[in-house]
Amino acid sequence: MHRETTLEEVAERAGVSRQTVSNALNAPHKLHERTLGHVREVIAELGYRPDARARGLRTNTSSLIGYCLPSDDVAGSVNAVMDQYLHALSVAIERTGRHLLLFTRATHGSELEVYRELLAAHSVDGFLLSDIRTHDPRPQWLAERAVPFVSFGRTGDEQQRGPWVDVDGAAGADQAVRHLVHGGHTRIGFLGLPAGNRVGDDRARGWLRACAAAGLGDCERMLVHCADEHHDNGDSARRALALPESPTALVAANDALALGSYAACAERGLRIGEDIAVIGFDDSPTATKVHPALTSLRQPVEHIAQRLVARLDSAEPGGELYEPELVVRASSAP
Amino acid sequence: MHRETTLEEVAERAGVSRQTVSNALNAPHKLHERTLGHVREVIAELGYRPDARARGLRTNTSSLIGYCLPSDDVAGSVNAVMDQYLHALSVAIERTGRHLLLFTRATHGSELEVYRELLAAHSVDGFLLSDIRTHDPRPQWLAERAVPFVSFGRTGDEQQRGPWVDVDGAAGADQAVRHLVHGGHTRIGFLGLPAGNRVGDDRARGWLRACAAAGLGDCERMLVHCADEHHDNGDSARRALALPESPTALVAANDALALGSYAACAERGLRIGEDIAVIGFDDSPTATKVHPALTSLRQPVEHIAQRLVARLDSAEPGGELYEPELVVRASSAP
DNA sequence: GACCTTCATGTGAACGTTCAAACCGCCAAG
DNA sequence: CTTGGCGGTTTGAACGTTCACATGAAGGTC
Repeated sequence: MHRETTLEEVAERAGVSRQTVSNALNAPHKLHERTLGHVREVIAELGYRPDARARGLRTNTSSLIGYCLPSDDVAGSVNAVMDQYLHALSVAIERTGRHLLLFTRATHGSELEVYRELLAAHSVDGFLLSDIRTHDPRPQWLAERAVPFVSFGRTGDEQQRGPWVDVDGAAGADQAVRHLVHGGHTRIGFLGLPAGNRVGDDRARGWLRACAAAGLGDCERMLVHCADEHHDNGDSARRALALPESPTALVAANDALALGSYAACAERGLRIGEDIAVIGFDDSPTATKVHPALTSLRQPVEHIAQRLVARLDSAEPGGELYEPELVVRASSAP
Repeated sequence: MHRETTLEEVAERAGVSRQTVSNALNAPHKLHERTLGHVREVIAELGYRPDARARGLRTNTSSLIGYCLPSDDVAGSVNAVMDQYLHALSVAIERTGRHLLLFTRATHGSELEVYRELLAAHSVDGFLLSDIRTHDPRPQWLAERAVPFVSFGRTGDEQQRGPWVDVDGAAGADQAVRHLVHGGHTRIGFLGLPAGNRVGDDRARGWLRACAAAGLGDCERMLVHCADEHHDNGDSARRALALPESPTALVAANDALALGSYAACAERGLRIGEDIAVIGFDDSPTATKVHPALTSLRQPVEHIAQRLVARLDSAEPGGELYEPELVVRASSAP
């Protein structure tokens, strides 16, 4: 790795002082137009970029935002579209001249210890929290230390600390139910995540609310919680289909559970999109690949990423909630 | 963001000099056991961590490795299992005391410009390249500048610059074919990526080789290239099934194409796992969720991540090739 | 006892940048 | 002719660390 150009060298070459070059970069209005133009030329000519470490040391910043990758076994609202989400996030952060620094959950010790270490080392300026759990301690902990951060998701606490952005899962499920009711369905089941999961509970709430609003009677019996989200493979759908008042439509808390119902339906000889309707959640890439294509609720991933970054910088507490969009495909046909 | 502890403060508190504390961290053998123990106590007590920027400035490092996120529309061998891969990579890098810095492809200008800027700013120590394309210019460019890097994938060039690790796609497809031949199949089609795609071509090559080795005659006619990987939705499978010598088994260049064949088969009244066998590639999370579950080739993601980091640091050119593992499920039953 | 060696610790400088303050020339006001 | 102010530029110091070297004590050899 060979030596790189420094600010001093640029200054010498341009026949000005260090500080003038520094100002050309950070406070161009302070320079005479003539000088500015000349300095910029030299900068371009030498391909100069200020050393991020030196600048960070002096200004006490790092231009890095920490992002904790979810372990494979954790399931949040983003997992299915993680790559899209991460890409959108990275683009949004780069627009502000910063980058994402990835890290993972510690395998031992406190979850917060990693956050502490990154802050103590000044490796990051702040954090972007995802996969927020019920009563997640991180927002509180960070807010107490006045660390800039923003949460994607809600803790469910009355007064959530710090800014947040979330997808209105209830509104999404509500949309799905209304679509089904419009299609003539009256027995609509719900495949939920294990109780206590904020995302799952939120979506279930919307389903229940919409069913009640549509006057579908006692729907609560049609709620099935999966035992293990990752190894369900249709088990919850099987239980739902075996209910006394067999549902003619299923809304699932995510696409994986919805796909599970494909197997369960096949076993009972039910044709999806004809004998029974299925609607998923998250609009994962597979939704279009399966047969019949899966109707699902698409999260406005890019917009959320933009809003997250905006709120990270504004730092005002409080949140924003965005509705997912129902993407109708063949699986919800009848 | 409040003031953090500095090395100087630790030194004062421990009653030693700066350098002694520095040595306690970087060269513990230089200290008397008694002193070392004491200094470490104070460090733990104050929760001290050396400032990453100051250290980096002095040692001319950043402890950051750049990783370019693939745009959603690019399809490499990892896309389907991107989250697993990224997590494994991050864990492996963290074991060496570094972190991943994410960035994205520039929307304008040269692809390499972003790499240049990150290097000029000393934002990263090196790069981890993924989604290597045929004749990808990056290995060459980085090697010329003596920048540490490692590639996940091959450029296909005779003498690929720098270290690399890859999955032996040909061997994987070979395994799939042998499995099918063992099951009695003689007409085995291949759903390929657009010609020119290294990953796709590699996998197709293995399929062809294995068919020839099994004496299945003129197989080449049973190769179908999809036009657009992301919007294929069964088109290539439809073409394959419409071939004069209709295949009794399909091997796909990735799981998405394999899933497409589910729709195509259903349209023809073919039951997968009974009338026709299907094998995918990458073992994406959906493989277990669809019905029937998809037989697929699993990449040794974690091992690859470990080897990538190891070769990044050893910097010896040349490569390592790992075989994927055939995970047999219901779709390849007959 | 003079000298060299070894080991443990301390001191000044440097990495490349930005901050705070000083400087300089110029013009307007008194 | 002095004074004050202002836009534009330069200078010294500082951010927190590690490097290279200096120092000093203890021990061994002649």
